[in-house]
This record gives sequence, structure tokens and C-alpha cells, in this order.
Amino acid sequence: MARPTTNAPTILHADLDAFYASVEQLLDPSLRGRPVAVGGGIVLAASYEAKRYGVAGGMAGWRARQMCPDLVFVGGHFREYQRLADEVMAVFADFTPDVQRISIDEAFLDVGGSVHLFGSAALIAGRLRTRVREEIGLPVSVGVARTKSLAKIASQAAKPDGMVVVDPACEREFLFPLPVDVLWGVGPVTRRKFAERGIHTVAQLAESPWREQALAPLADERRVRAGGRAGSVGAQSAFGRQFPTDELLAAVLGRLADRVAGRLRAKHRAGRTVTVRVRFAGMRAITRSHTGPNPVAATLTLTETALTLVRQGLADHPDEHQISLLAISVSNLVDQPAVQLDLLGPNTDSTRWALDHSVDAVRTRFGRAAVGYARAALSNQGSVPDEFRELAEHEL
DNA sequence: TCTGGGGTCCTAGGACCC
DNA sequence: TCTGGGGTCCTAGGACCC
Repeated sequence: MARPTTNAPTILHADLDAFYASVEQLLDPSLRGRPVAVGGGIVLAASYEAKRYGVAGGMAGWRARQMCPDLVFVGGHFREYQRLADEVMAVFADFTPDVQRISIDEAFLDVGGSVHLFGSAALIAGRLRTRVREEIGLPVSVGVARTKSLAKIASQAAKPDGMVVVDPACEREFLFPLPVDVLWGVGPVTRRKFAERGIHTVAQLAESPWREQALAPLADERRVRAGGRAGSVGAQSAFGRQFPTDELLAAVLGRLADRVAGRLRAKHRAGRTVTVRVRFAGMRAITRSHTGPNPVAATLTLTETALTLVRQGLADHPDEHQISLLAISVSNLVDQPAVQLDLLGPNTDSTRWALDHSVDAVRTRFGRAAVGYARAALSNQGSVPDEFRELAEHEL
């Protein structure tokens, strides 16, 4: 594909505003104009009215209520989030095939090949916003720029419900006055590090030893690429402070392995590397991993490997008495068609894989709770509904 | 009432091979 | 008798993003 000869911007970053909360306000008109939080024990998303009070995602529910006494909590319509977000992405696809979805509610678009059909990137961005607003009823902010980094920064600057076009001739004028944490990869820790050196804006960073980092958005050459599969699959569970008894480890790891392995099998994938994460009561966390010769996708194999790794990790830290989170992740993924399993011979994982498949089949017909390993089936009350977990899953 | 759950990427050291 | 340097894979930790 020939690249455009002009340097007109062709990259869009489109980001739905306060997505979950906006959907709730769309579904229930009585919530419009009011501070809304999705969640309960923890705030999963906050409307702009709530954000004005300082309410933010990840915040404990009691804290949010403290900051904003009029806050309305809603449980969340997770299926609707997925459905509406998919509809928005379908609108995007009407403008270009080059759509890279990077989460449930945001995407990059390269409209370089569409300008002869629809007009400039800025015009396309405007039409796209209008269509999403009129056909679906949701506000979406769009950034238009020459690079992905700049487009993303522009969409953040456009929020809420706005649009910012960065003229290639004015990129520095746009970027330099902004705070350093607009840069990709600069979070709270790095921002603090810079602040200690008197660096607060991108302009100041550009005059420092980290000049390259400040100018990175201008030099960004990453292309918009459609598709893309996840490189790892994981699940985690936080449970407050608990003593790591055999019962607890078996129950939690069994349930996590069940989720992870089930997702792998559903997509005919398997992974050679198993990683566990243990967070102690004081929030310090460790990881332990193991890479084996054969890809794993069987629930019991994954459970056993995870259990061994967690026990190793605990043994390395005899000073820690309580744990607050366990996680399992599988990486080094490969495709694992069903037929291939028979070629593996009588190893335990392939035998177990076949057993798991009958469990999967029952669940497909009768639902998730219909069947499962005993310990996994027992402790199934998480603090976050499964529907919410599924929203965060990446395409395998 | 302490702090959810899904991911990616980067760094650094060590093992191992050529 | 001493020993270079590059490449790859693995492990552990941490920052960051949505």
C-alpha cells in the first residue's frame, strides 16, 4: 500500500466518554444529568457529573459516596455494554476497514484510504461522532493526528464529547504545554520522578535528558492494524486478607484455572508458560512462572501447576503470613486444534483436555454453573460479576 | 472500608548455544 | 591456560493502560 504523499493527518482515535455510565444514562433517562457510578463495593465507572466531585474508577464505594453524597449507584447492564460498543465499532467500520479496537470502548482508525470517498480525516471524524450520537445515543470523543500517539492525546484533550484535530504544522504547539502524564507510559510513578526534578510539562521534558521521550509522539511510526490476538490469558481474584490454607489455595486456584483453561479451549488455544501472582496482605506481590515443553489447556493440569508455583512463592517468603490476591496467567500461546491432541499421545494433559471438552459442552447447553470441578464450583461468589470480567477479556 | 480485573511492555540477570 | 561476544530463552519484578 502506498502511503499518502501529503502529510495530512489520517489517524483517528475514537474513545467513548465515561462509557459504562453513559450507557446507564442512555438506558434510564432519569439518570441523565446526575452523578452516576457503576458498581457497588468498588466504582467500576463514573459519569462526568460524578467525576466533578472527584469520583473515579477503582475507588472504594464508601469513599465515592463520601465525596459525592448524591451519587447514584447502579449495578450495571454488562450485556448492554458489549452490545452497544459492538454497534459503535460497526459504525467505525463503515468509514474504513482499518479499525484497531484496543478495548471495549476505544479504537484507532486509519482513514488514509477513505478520504477520496468521505473527505478529510477531520470531516470523517465529525460524521462519525454525529452517527454514533444519533444512531446509538452515546457521546464519543475523537482525536485526529498524524500519529497514533498524538491522536490518542488529542482525543483525551477533546473530552468530554469533543473533537481535536492536530495540524501537522502545529504538533509541538499542541503537545508542549500539556502535562507529562499525557505521554504513553508515564503514570503516577514516572510523573512523580519528573516532578521531583521540576519537570511538569512536555516542553520541560523536551529540555531535559529525557528529550526523546517527550518527542516520541511526533516520531511514532506504529501503524493501525486490524485484528490482533491476545498474547496471554489470565484471571485473578482478590479476597481480602486470608491465611493461605490448602483449602483456600485449592478453591481459588481451581476456580481461576477453570476460567482461564475454559477460555483457552473455547478458542482452541493453549500455552506453555504458566505464571502465578501472589499478593501479600501488605500489597507486596511476587510472581512465579514455569515454562514446560507442552502447551497446557486442561483445567486440572493448570490447577496443579499453579498450586506448585504458589507454594514455591509462599515458601520463599516465610515472613509473610497472609495473602490478599491470587492470579493465574498462561502465555506463550499456540493454536491447539482438537485433532492435534490425539497426536500428542497418552499424556495427561490431552486426556484431561478431552474430559474438559465434555464439561465445556454441557456448559454451552445448560450454563456455566451446571457442571464443574467440585472445589471450583463451590466458592463462586466473587466481588465482581463474571459478566464484568468478560468485558475486559481480549480477543484470543 | 483500604485499594477490582483484564491485559501489554520493559528491564535485568542468568543459562545456554555457537 | 584463559576466555570474547552475540543471540535466544527463561524468570522475576514493576510500571502502565483500560
